[in-house]
Amino acid sequence: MGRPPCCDKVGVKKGPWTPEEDIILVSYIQEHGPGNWRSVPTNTGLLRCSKSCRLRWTNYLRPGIKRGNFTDQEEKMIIHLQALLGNRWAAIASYLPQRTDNDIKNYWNTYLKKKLNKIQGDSSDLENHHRSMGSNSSSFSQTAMPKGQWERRLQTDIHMAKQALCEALSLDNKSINLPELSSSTVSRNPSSISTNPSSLIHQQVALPPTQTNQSATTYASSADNIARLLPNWMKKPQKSSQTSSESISTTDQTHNSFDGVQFTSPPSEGFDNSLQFGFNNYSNYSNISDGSPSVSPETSLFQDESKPNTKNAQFPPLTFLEKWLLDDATAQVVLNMYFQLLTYVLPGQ
DNA sequence: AAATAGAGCAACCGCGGAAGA
DNA sequence: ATCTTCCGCGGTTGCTCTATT
Repeated sequence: MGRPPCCDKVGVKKGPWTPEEDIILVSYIQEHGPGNWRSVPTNTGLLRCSKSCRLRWTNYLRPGIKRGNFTDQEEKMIIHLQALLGNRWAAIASYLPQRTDNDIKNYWNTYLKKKLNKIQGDSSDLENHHRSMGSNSSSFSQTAMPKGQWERRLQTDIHMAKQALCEALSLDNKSINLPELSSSTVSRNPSSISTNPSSLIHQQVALPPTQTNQSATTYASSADNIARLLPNWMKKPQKSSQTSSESISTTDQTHNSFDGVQFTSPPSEGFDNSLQFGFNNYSNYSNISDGSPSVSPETSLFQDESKPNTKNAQFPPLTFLEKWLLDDATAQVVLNMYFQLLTYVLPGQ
């Protein structure tokens, strides 16, 4: 009956992770893949709770995490999405594939919330702020607006989103066959969107973060530190793939590999730069490559964990759409609509 | 130079839904 | 059908670093 206990609390270590623990954890996940967290402490000998292992992996050790300052675009998206989704950081993080929910949450709590409160103080109330940002369909308007009016507004938003998207994609409306969208579903349950928008983006593996404002004496985390500590992990550097001037700038560039999983510059194939959603810190991004056309188990492992295969998808010109969507005059709902529509437009999604 | 306050961030805690037995 | 555990999420804490006095 039931499953075995998660982890006995006796002898469970707490507090900051050490580089040695990180190495053990990453090595194990490399071999077995993420998941089945319950077995991780047992199999690795780590004196950590399974939850702690999972948290460590998802927030810091997992490939593809971007660290460092948030860009204006990211900040804008967070503000919009927070207004739309509330404090559902995991959902918000799904729109910012390189950011963890914890990072976004911290950023919001330590910076953005204060910033908005300050703005709010300047104006009479937060609604005025949102109106000043052109967010006519914000949650504030939503609550103030009568239900019928709000839903009609949504219908209009949906229609506008469809039109704009079709124009952007140069597609005929008839060929898209968009299913009817329930405005009530969209407006009241934005998380019901089945397709994670981050899945639209090819798997990117961020370089291990560099210590930004942290003291060098602090072991903040990351594979970067692991890489420094564990030269045995490192295979031959991949230089040939560094074709872009935007190649990795860190001094550890030639050491960015995990036992066959090498961190290189972003691929050009099937990856439109515009898909970065305006993340301009491009040099911090890289892609997993095993140096061969095929996908290594390790590579597929990380890909599978992160995003489904989208190689065959024909991506729309997101730069245009992004600007349109992130325009302050554009309702946040339309942003949501856009991602939802993409799930119908893009093949294989 | 020392003390204090504030900011930033990593990690823990508790809860709820999902799923296995 | 029920119990138990796993997993993921959001809120919160507490440590470290930096800036200010």
